[in-house]
Amino acid sequence: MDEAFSGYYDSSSPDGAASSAASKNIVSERNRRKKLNERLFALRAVVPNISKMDKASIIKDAIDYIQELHDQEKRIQAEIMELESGN
Amino acid sequence: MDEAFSGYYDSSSPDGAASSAASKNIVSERNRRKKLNERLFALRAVVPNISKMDKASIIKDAIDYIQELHDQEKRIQAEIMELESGN
DNA sequence: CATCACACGTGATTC
DNA sequence: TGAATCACGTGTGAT
Repeated sequence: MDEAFSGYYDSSSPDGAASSAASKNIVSERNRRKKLNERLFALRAVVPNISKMDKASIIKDAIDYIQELHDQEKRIQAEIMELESGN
Repeated sequence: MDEAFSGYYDSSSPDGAASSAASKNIVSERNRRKKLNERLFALRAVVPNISKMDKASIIKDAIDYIQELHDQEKRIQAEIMELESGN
């Protein structure tokens, strides 16, 4: 990385083809972002108590929620055990 | 919003104070991103079967997992009901 | 060679 | 006024 000097030229079709290689990337990138946002949105949908709308918080709430679920599952499992075996 | 014209000027001390308003933002942004990534990382940590490492997939897997947990909880709840009331 | 996924800096917007 | 959050286009490394 970081070549001292590189006499690069972009190449890309020398003649016409003004459509530039770049704008391809732009679109892809836009898509990636959209997808990511949708996912984030979906995540927000399955998590009950969202505190704030910002991305970081959404993920955080999701994490908390998962851990909560884990906890509950454990508790419930224990309860079953008791009911089953105990009597 | 969207004023036709706003003759705004960044101003910031006309004379010295070259410290540019911008570089403040750069740092903030860097932080935001870092935080977000850490969150994403943490999310990856609590979700068991990650298919791919890319951000979108991570979130997706998390969503799937949550739904799975929901399902299980329901099933287990039902089981308890049965054990309890049944007799 | 192209394609994907990423981090970056930047301008806009909002509180 | 300043801080925080976002979406964007771009350059880059990996596949």
